[in-house]
Parts: sequence; C-alpha cells; structure tokens
Amino acid sequence: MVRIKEAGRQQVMGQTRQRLLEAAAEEFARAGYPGANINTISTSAGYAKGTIYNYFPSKHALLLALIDATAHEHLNFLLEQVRPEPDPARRLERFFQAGFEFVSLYLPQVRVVFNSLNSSDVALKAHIFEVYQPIFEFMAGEILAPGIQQGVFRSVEPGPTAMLLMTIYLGTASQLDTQGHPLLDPHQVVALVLDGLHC
Amino acid sequence: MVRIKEAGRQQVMGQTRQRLLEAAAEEFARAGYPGANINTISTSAGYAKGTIYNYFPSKHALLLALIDATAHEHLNFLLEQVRPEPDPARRLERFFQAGFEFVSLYLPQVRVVFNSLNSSDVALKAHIFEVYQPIFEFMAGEILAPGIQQGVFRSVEPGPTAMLLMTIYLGTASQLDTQGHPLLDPHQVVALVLDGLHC
Amino acid sequence: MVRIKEAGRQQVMGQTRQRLLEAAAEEFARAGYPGANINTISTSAGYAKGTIYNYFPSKHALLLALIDATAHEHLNFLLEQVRPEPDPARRLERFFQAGFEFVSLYLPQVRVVFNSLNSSDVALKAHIFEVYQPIFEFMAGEILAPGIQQGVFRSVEPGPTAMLLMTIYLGTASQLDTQGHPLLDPHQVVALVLDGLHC
Amino acid sequence: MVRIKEAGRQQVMGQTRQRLLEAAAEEFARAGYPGANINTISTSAGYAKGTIYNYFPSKHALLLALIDATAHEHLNFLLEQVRPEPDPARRLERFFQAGFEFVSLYLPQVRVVFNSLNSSDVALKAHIFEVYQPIFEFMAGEILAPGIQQGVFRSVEPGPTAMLLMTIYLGTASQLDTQGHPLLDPHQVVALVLDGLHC
DNA sequence: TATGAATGAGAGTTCATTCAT
DNA sequence: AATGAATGAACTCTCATTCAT
Repeated sequence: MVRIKEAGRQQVMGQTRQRLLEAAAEEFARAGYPGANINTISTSAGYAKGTIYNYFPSKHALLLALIDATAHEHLNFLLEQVRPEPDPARRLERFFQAGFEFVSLYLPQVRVVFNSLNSSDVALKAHIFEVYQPIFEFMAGEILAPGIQQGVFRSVEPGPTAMLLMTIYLGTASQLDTQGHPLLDPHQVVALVLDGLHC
Repeated sequence: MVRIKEAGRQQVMGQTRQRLLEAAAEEFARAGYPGANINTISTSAGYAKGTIYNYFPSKHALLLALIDATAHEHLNFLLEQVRPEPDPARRLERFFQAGFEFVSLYLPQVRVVFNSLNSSDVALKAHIFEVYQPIFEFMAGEILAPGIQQGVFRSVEPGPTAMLLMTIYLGTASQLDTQGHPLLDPHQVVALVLDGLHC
Repeated sequence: MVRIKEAGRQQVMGQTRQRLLEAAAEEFARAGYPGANINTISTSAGYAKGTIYNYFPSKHALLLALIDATAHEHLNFLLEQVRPEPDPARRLERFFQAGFEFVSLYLPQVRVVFNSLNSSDVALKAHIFEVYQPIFEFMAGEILAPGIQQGVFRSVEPGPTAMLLMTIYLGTASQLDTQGHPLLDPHQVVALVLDGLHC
Repeated sequence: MVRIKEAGRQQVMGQTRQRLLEAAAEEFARAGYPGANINTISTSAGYAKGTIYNYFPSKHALLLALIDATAHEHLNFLLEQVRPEPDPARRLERFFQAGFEFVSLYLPQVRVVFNSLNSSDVALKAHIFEVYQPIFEFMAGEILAPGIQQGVFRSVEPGPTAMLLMTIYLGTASQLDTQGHPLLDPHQVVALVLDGLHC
C-alpha cells in the first residue's frame, strides 16, 4: 500500500515537474535565461510561485534540468527516425529532416539549448557538449564514417565534420520567422550539404 | 578658433562613445542583453556609471546603436576585402575568409548581433535584418547572381541561398572555443559550401 | 477550514495594505509626491522595501489608492456627522466642524489630497474631483439647495458656491502650525461663511 | 570706462538672473520642487546646464531667491493698486481684485509660493511667512484696523482675520482650470467675505 | 561669463529565494 | 505537496553638482 501511494506520489511529482519544465522552456526561450522570470514559469504552469522550488533548487538548476531533458528527447527522437535507414546519404537526409521536425515540435526547448550554446558561460557550454555528445557520436560514427567507408562521402574527418554539420543543422533549423516557421527549407540545406559531401 | 574647439569636443565625444560601445559589446556578448549590466559597461570603459546615459538614452538604445555600428563596419570590411576579386567563386571564398577574419577582429560585436538574431524580440530581429540588408544584397547581387550567370554556380535562387549562406557563415564563424579560436576551419566551411554550389 | 484560512490571509493582506497606506500618507504629506521615498514608506510601515510592490504596482498607483481611500473615509465621516442635523445653517456649521475634525484625525491623508489638488498633473486633479464629487454634491444638494429653498441662505448658485466653500474648507483646515494645530479657528471660518450666506 | 563696463556686466547678469528665475518658476510650478529639473530650467532659459550655478549656489537657494523675488513683486503690486483707495471696504475689494490679477500675471510664481506653503519644510514655511509679513501687516493694519475703527467692519481681531483672508485669497486665487483661468469668480469671493465682515 | 562632459548618490522597481502555514 | 507574503540584493535610470575649458 505504501508502495502504491509512493508510486502515485511519484507520478504526480513527475507530472508537475514536467509541466514546470515545459513552462520553463517557453519562458527561457521568450526572455533568455537572465531575463526569464521564475515566478512567471511557476504560475503559467498553473502553480504558485513557491512550488517550483519544491522541484528545482534554483533557477540555474532548472535550466540544467531543462537542457538535460531536451538532449535526452532530442537523441531519442533522432535515433528512432534515422536508424531504420541503412544508407548513409539517406541517413544524413533523414537526420536533417527529423532534426527540423524536432525543432518544430520542441521549438522553445531547442531555442533554449541553442541560445545557451551561444552564451559565454563556459561551464554551461561544456555541460551542453557533454549531454549532446551522443548525438555528435551518432553523426560521426553512424552516418559519416560508414558513408566515407562505403565511398559515398568524400574522405573528410568525421569529428570536425560532424561538428560542422551539427552547427549548420542547429543554426539553420532555429532560424524562424515570426509565425515560427523555418526561414530555410530543410531540403535546400540538405541538398547543399550533401552536394558538398558527395564524392 | 571656435571651430577648432568644437572639433576637439566632437572628437572627445566620439572617443567616449566609441569606448562605451566597445565595452558594451564585451558585456552584452558576455552576459547577453538581459543579463548585461549597464553600470559595468560604463565603469569598464573607464567612466562613472552615469556617463553612459549622456550618450545613449537607454540600455535598449545602446544595443541598437551597437548593432548599427557593427553592421556598418561589417559591410565596409567585407566590401573592401571582397570586391577587388572579380571571380564569383573566389569572391565567395574571400567572403567567408574575410567574414571569419571580421568575426575574429570584432568577436564580441558579432556575438551580440548573432545572439540578438536568436532572441525573441521581433522588432529587434527586424531591425537587424534591415541594417544587414546591404550585405544580403551584396551576396545575392554581386556574388551569387554573377556566378550563376557565368555558369560557375548551379542555378539556385540568389535570395534564399544568400540567406542560407549568411546563416551558415554567422553560425559557423561564431562557434568558438574557450580561447576564442573558431571551432571550425573557414576553409572547410568554404569547401563544403563551394562544392554544394558548383556546377 | 479553507474558508477560515482564506479569511485569515485576507485579513493579513488587508492589514498590511492598511499600514502601507498610512505610512504612505505620512511620507507623501511630509515630502510631497515627487519627493516621497517609496522605500521609506515600506520600511517605516515595518516591512522590507520590496513589500510595497506586492500591494501597489507603482508609486503613482499608491498615490491614487491613498486618495481613493481618503475620499471614501472623508465622505462617510461627513455624512455620518452632518446628516442627523436637519437645519441647513446648522448643517453647514457641522460640516465645517466635522470637516476640521476629520482633517485633524487624518491630517497626512488630507494634506496629500490637498497638495495633489494644487499639483499640475491634470489627470490627477480630474481623478480627485471625480472621487470627491459625492461630497460636492452633498454640499450643493443637501445643504445649500435646501437652505436657499427654506429662505435661510441668500439665493446663490449651489454649484459654484459649493466649490467655493469646499475650497475655503480645505484651504483653511489644512493650514496648521508646526505642532499640527489649525492656524484658524473653525468657528471663525464658519462665522464668516455663514454671515456671508445668510439672508 | 571700467565703471561702464561694470554696469554693463551687472545689467547682463541681472537679465540672465531674471530669465533663470522665470524659467525656474515655470519648472517648479510644473513639477514641484523635488520633481523640478535644474538642467531643464537652465536650458529652457536659453543657457547651458552649468550656467545656473553661476547665479545660484544650489537648487534650494534658487527656490528661496524665487520666493523672495515673488514676495517683493507681490507686495509692490498690491500696494500700488490698493493704497490709492481710501475706503476700507473698497480697499478689501481691490485687494482681492488686484490679488487675483497678480495671480494671473504671475501664475507660476504664485503656485510655487503657495505649494511651498503647503510643504512640510518648517524652515521654508517660516521663511515665506517672514517675507510675506509686510502683506499680512498691510491687510491687518491698513485695511482691517481702519475698517473696524470706522465702524465699517465687525469688531474682529485684525491679526487672525488677516490670516484667514490671506488663506482664502491664496486658496481661491490659485484654483485654476486646465486653461489657467480661475475656477472661482473674485467678485463672488469678495462678496462672501465682505458680507461676512460688514456690520 | 558660459559651457557641457563627467560624476555618483540615490531613486523606483524587479525578482530569485525563503519559510510559516 | 502546495502556497504566497515577505525579503533585500541588484538593476536601470535620473539629476544636482563640479570643473576644466
């Protein structure tokens, strides 16, 4: 019985936490981390001001938690969409397509990550690189390396090229007009990148 | 005599304004606009905290002035470096090289512009697009269009492609390690882009 | 139970608000609106400086709230003291007596209203006239008009005369020496005014 | 020659000082003493910010100088207009008429004096009473006392009654609508006061 | 005498955080 | 677990005043 109660509480807590993270993404994306208002986050999630401190010890911890959760979702989404495709060139294409789709589904979250990446907080950037490491590795190890080996891609260095592609991906996908639609067509971006990589 | 005095004062005012803009670039780049501290800007420029308000009526006006000045320098620098080269492909190459060089010379300024571009302030983004319009036009009208006409580049639409290249340029050039060196080699970026554009 | 808790909280909030309004009256009266220090108000009410912003969104909103509350008290006090008296001349007498008494009971509040009336803020003056309208109407409609009808007062125009009497009332009642005692005897003022009005 | 130069300088200084005092009256009347901006005063008088400090050592000294100059003008104006009339009742009438006229001619100046009188700065109020003493004495000694002696006025105490009348005068004369016209008709005020004083 | 760049104390206001309920 | 009144450090901005020219 205690166990059931415990489980119920955990579920409630999980739901509350989830709502708070979503509201945090919106607010951080809207105003930037320093300009974001923690009280606004809590109330726009439907709770009182103090509630958020039952889940996150500080504003900064909230940002980190949000980044971690986003990286986790990001990776899962990409792996799920891209891995079924065996061909390296098509994988790269799918990567960009799925990536653009993820951005449109999780726009505030991605903007928070992307803007944090452009901040000057060294520790924060390091943290993001760390949690995004699996995606870099996936790009380098499961897309570029096989493509080069199979003679589909030019013989580039997988590491720096993965960095370049990720930079292009995040930079282009996060350029949006006022309605939130991408300024750039993912196909166009993919075309340019693929032409640049093909043998 | 009055004229000389007047000129002297203007020079002093210009110098002060210049110093304040430089300090503002550093601080905005370091902390982002909402996190930047105006008093820090003024004092780190060597003045008392109130002095900055003799030159810029508000924090936001300071940001706009900084962006305008940067766009102006940016354009002049690129035109001066790129226009002497007649060949479109080499022009594009020089554009990226000069662009990366400008970023390394004016790193904080560029970061401010770039981060502002990723902010959610619609009016601010519109302003940036407006003052950067000449560079877009230069890329579209004096690099891409002639290249396509001369059969050097594939027949892409100059407008959107200029946008894409500018996005790639700014996105890659502003990725820097902790020492301020670019994470990505401009040659590599240019190579990818040129291969993507060539016929 | 929730209800009781809710009621308790409302009471606390009401008490805090009340204390802040009293402290505001003192400070505004002492230094005038532009010279008043909001932090002083909050701390002299026994709270930290930020607390006042939980109750009033700005210094100006605080002034308006204070004026409204004062007008409300002012009207209630006068009606309660004056209405029991049926005779118009004695009503006028009681009006001045009760008015002077109110001023001595709510000295800072009245000074704030009176000084605001002498400010150059047109919107503010209009607001005061609006919230004080019921007292003007009481004077014109329930003192002067019946008095004229009953042949006790000369046949003056109730509207402008009410304005004149209110001006004299507020002007004389708010003239106080350094100990806060009125410089002028209400009886003397009433005598002058009544002699001026009698047939 | 030196003398002439000296005289010329004095005249220039007198003119500048005069302009500054006029601008100060406008600004103090508009915004109240604490809200008034010294730089605005100097520039709206046609000088640079610093100039005013060549004439008045501080903002407060400027206020005092303005009050002194106003009291001086006020007294001269009233004496000149009222003394030619020998009859006490008509003197009182002229006093109010001339008083209202002075207010309309020197509106900002009078408002500054009147508002200063309603401030809580004890020293300031004492100063005003001191410089306005001659007007009080004129009212008591050259209007009320003769009127009582000649049996025109009721046997009131000249001192407090002078205070009452001055309060009524300043209070009613300074009530103005948004166009700067008096809310109250001086004839009406005089009628009420005279009826209250007559035997 | 007039100037205006520079100063810095101090204002109004915001908001991350605490904690008693 | 949720609340929201209270806190006070820190922020943007104002402006009386100084002083070298």
